[in-house]
Amino acid sequence: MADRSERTRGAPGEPERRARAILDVVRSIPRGRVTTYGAVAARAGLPRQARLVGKVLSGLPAGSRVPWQRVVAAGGRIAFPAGSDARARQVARLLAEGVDASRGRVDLERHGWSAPVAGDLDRWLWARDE
DNA sequence: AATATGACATGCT
DNA sequence: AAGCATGCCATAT
Repeated sequence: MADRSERTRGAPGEPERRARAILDVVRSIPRGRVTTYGAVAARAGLPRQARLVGKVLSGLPAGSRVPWQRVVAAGGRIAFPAGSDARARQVARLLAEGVDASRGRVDLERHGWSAPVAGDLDRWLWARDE
């Protein structure tokens, strides 16, 4: 059967449910760590919907407590265009929690979440949320 | 219903 | 390393 048609779409309240699932995941990213749009989507039970993650985050009200800065594009790349205000904000917020994104990308080997690398396991286990 | 648009991902040049 | 092309998928027009 078409796994595509199996997706619950059009159901009343679905968009919101998805947004909530996505935000839940983002909120669960520990301080000082980052993950990718695709990974957030997958973890929210919405594989291949990386773009939706961006959409949802773009709708966050200013001053939201959701740690959107911890979500980056594939490879640790900062999704915002170089020189943009949004980019500067994200970099600053990441720096504030000890993540260097000054070169436009974050080292996922070092700060990646949900991808504990051998050797970094200690740091992974000791990571504190908030 | 068809087309355009994204805070994306991947592969190839 | 840097672009460009193509795939993906929900939303907005």
